[in-house]
Amino acid sequence: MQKEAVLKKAGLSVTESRKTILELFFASEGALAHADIEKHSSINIDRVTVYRTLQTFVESGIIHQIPTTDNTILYALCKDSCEAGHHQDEHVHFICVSCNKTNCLDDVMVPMVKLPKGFLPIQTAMIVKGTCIDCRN
Amino acid sequence: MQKEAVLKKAGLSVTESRKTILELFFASEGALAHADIEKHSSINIDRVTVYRTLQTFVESGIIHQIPTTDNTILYALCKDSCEAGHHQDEHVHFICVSCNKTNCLDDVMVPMVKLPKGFLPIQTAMIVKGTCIDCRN
DNA sequence: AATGATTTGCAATATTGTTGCAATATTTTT
DNA sequence: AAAAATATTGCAACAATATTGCAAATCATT
Repeated sequence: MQKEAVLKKAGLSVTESRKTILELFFASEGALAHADIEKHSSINIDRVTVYRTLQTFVESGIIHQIPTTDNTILYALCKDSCEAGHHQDEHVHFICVSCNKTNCLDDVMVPMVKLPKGFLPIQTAMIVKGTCIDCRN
Repeated sequence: MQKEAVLKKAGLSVTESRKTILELFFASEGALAHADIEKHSSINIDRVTVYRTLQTFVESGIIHQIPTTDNTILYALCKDSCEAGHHQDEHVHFICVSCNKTNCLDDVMVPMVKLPKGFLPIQTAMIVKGTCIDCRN
């Protein structure tokens, strides 16, 4: 089973909660917020477990975080190529202002920028807001 | 007085709270979080007022928001060229992992990226984490 | 100075995030 | 396959953060 393989590969115990949450990510088109998961009708997992599962998944490189300006963090599945721990979000994230879904544009890499003297970059994030392909009428 | 001019230009009433908070932004090197303002020893403004002031400032184009992955939003002064409302963050933000200050790199523009067919960009944000010039060596 | 409009602070409430710990489930060892 | 060791879960309590209504205070306009 796909989910179990992902968990095992990450060195995590295979539990019901983790399989359920991972399933949600597989089934979801865009990124998910903590609230999306917690409020999802089909699951009945304690809030605390959701917090801890998301944190574990981030640390294991299964999902990554996407910063937003509305006091929530979004989470999305990582590509296989992602390495746990020292993870770099090198692809662009697109948030649709119409349907509100967040897409990982896996094929669009974050471009390098030339920083002023003395600034050393470690990680770069790029978030584009606009209208996604499904919402262009 | 500088502060009053900014407020008047934005069409806002000139109040003590607003002047104080604006002063903090002028005095601060980096961006500020709500908590930074609320906990600042020298001010004594109700939490609710801080929330409402920040929101008002964002809507008036006096400050802009910077998304982060730690469940806080940072706020920083806008350049004069910023227009209220339909505001575009077109400069890069730099968050130092050492001193934790956030700098607006006003001279570093967010580069254009080529999006997949059907995706229409409206606004783009770019956040670089790394070591700032004050924290090198 | 008086009026009207806006802003502030308080109180109450809602939402979101964290911690310790006992019970449960999973993995490993025998 | 059962026992021991390890890891995860859920509850409860708590802490921190955010929102709303409303009366009092402040600000802008006359």
